[in-house]
Amino acid sequence: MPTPARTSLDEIVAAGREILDAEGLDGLTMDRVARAVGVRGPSLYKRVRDRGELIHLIANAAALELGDLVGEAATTGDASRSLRAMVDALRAFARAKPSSYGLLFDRLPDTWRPDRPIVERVVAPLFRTVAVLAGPERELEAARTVVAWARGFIEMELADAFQLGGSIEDAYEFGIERLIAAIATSAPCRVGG
Amino acid sequence: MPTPARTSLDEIVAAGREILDAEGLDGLTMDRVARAVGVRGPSLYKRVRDRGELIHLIANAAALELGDLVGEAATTGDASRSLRAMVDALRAFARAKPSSYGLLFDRLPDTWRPDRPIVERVVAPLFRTVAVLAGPERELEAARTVVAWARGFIEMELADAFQLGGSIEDAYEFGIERLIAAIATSAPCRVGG
DNA sequence: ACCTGAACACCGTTCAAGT
DNA sequence: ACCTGAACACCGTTCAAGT
Repeated sequence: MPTPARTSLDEIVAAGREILDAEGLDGLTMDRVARAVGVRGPSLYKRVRDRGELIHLIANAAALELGDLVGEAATTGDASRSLRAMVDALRAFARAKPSSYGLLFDRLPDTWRPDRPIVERVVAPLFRTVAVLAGPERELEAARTVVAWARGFIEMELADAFQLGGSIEDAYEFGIERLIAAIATSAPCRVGG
Repeated sequence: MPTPARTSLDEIVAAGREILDAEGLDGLTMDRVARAVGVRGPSLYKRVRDRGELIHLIANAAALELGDLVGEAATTGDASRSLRAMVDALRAFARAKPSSYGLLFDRLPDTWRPDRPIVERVVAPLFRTVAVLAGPERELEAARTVVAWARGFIEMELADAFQLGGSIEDAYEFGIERLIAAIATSAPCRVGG
C-alpha cells in the first residue's frame, strides 16, 4: 500500500547544509539529518546512495552559493578593485561558513567534491579579471598564483595558524596588494590604491 | 606478577608514522598500530591517553623532520635562492609524505596539532630569510604572504585542484618568482634570474 | 606491571517486516 | 512506495580477568 513521502531530497540537502554549518562535518550524521526532516536514519537511503552522495549534493549547493557571491563581487569598477572584491567575497564566505568552505576546498574523498562545472563557475569570473591584469599569455599562471595565495591565507586564518602576533588584517592588505601588483604585466611596482 | 613490556612509546609512534604515510589518517586505527608493534588495541592505552594523543606525537615527529629539511635547505647562497630552496623543501616533503604534511597543516582538532615551539622551529629560518628580503618592518606580513601562497599552492597540488590544464611547474615557477620579487623592499620588479 | 578478550558506544548501512 | 526497528560492521575505549 503506497505511503505518501514525508520528506524530499531538497529538504534533506537543505537540512544537511544547516547541520554542516552549525555542527561541522563530523556532526553531519545520517541520523542527525534524518531526524531534522522527521524520519529515521535508514529512510535517507531511499533518496541518497550513501552519506558521501549527500555530502556531494551539499557541496554542490555550497559551490553554487559561493559562485553567486563571487560573481556579484566581480561587477565593480576596474580590474584590480574587482579582483580584490572577489577575494574579499571568498574570504567572507569562509569566515561565515567555515565548514561549507572546507567542504569545497579541503582535501576530501573525490566523490564528495562538487561537480567540476559548478566549481568552474566559481573561478571563471576570477580568471577573467586576472586575464585583464596579467595579459592572456600568463593568465593561467597568474590566476593560480592569486588563488593559491588566497586559499593559503584563508586556510591559515581558519586554522588559527597566525600564531606570531601582529595584525592579520595588515597581512591580508599587504598580501592582496603585493599579489595584484606582482601579477600585473610589467608591473610598475606601485603598491597601494 | 610484573610482565616485561613488549613495546614502547617510541616504537608505537614510529609504527604510527609509517602507517600514516602508507595508508592515510583514516588507516591509522588503534588496532592497526597495535598489531604493527605486536600487541592488541587496548594495550596502547597503557602508553597514550587516546588516539588523539598518538596523532599529536606523530605530528611532533613529522614537524621535527620537516624542520630539519627546511633548515638544511636554508643554508645555500643569497636570500632569494635560500627562500626558494626552503619552499622547494616544503613542497618536496608534501609530495613525499602527503599524509604527514596534512597532519601538520590541515585543519584538525587542536589537540592533534604539533606543539607550537616545534612548529616555530620550522618557520623560523623562513622568517629570517624573508626579513633579509623584505626588511624588518614588513617581515611578518611578507613571511605570511609567502607562506600563504606556498601552503595554498601545495594544498591545491595535493588536492589535484589544478583542473584547467596548463603546466603546474610553470605556475609554480611563476608564483615563486613573482612572490619573491613582490615582497622585496621597493622591488625593481625584475622577474626571473 | 602489562596484556587480553569481552563489552559498550557510536555511526554507516542493510533488510525484513510494517503500513 | 515509503518508513522503521533490529541487526551487523567498524572503530575507539573501558575494564575485569589473566600472567
